[in-house]
Amino acid sequence: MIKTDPQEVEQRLKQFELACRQKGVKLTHQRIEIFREVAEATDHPDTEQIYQRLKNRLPTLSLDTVYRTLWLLKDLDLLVTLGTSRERTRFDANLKGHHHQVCTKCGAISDFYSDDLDKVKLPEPLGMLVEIEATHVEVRGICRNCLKST
Amino acid sequence: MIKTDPQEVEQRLKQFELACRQKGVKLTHQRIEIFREVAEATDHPDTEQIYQRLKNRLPTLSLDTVYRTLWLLKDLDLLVTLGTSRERTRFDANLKGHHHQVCTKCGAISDFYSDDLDKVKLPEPLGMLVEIEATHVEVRGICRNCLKST
DNA sequence: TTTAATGCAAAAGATTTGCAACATG
DNA sequence: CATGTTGCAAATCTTTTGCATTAAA
Repeated sequence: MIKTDPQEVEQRLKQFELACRQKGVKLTHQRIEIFREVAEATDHPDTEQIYQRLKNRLPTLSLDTVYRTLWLLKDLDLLVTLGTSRERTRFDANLKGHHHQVCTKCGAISDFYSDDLDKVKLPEPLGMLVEIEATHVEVRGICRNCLKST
Repeated sequence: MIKTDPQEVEQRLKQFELACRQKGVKLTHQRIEIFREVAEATDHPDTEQIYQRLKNRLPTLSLDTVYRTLWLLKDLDLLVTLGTSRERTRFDANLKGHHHQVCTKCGAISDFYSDDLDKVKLPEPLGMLVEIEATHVEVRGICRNCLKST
């Protein structure tokens, strides 16, 4: 399992602690560990997976705390969610503008960056939207592993 | 509620009936009505909404048939799903390559098209993916209605 | 010490399944 | 007619909630 670069994780944790203090949200042991787990992950885990990965370290942790914490962190803009249709919601602590590549076979999701994409102008009369917050591209396809195993 | 252009709906229905016959899937009254409902909708409804909209026309319809049918149609590539994180899965019968604009306040989703976007080259070493199937852009922002009501 | 957060267990919600009755090809 | 599909009810799975206990500021 590939993990986020440790320096990057530390940075994210710093930002997280700062944000919590600023907003008067208590820095509990559980919150720190849950955030760290998401920050270290590169595979965009869902609630259950995060819970499973933490159980060794925090044996008394309960699943509902993981749920509550993840959505709290999302509300604080410290995490981003990916809706993946039939699957459960998945979480990402990467706050730099980025895009996703998704394997339609195995469901793996990985981040990527593209200056070219970021530079594209949207058609002016977009329609419904007035204030644009973010543009996110999802590229779907088959990943190396899944192609091999067919 | 804005509906899909009737001609377009008819086209989609034709294609749907053809596909069902080709794949040996029976064309039941329920399946036709469920597909029509999605084909007419422009708001990307979820299972429950589709069920509610059909109840008048089909009083004995059951929710589980709607579930079963929608996922069947998706497996037959006659519908596309949108995963929208905390919400339920939503369905779209628009099979032309298109993109989505999402209001982060009210959750409204509407289709849009962009030649410019479709022309952008992805960075060559995308990473994980080998065979690319589709590229989909999601633009998030605030819609006209929600901006007014703040 | 005050207030918010956790863990537990129970509740609520959403989705799926087994099976007899029914409709389609 | 044979087979696949539906509706119902029950089962399952996921997520949320109430509340007493515990921990953070």
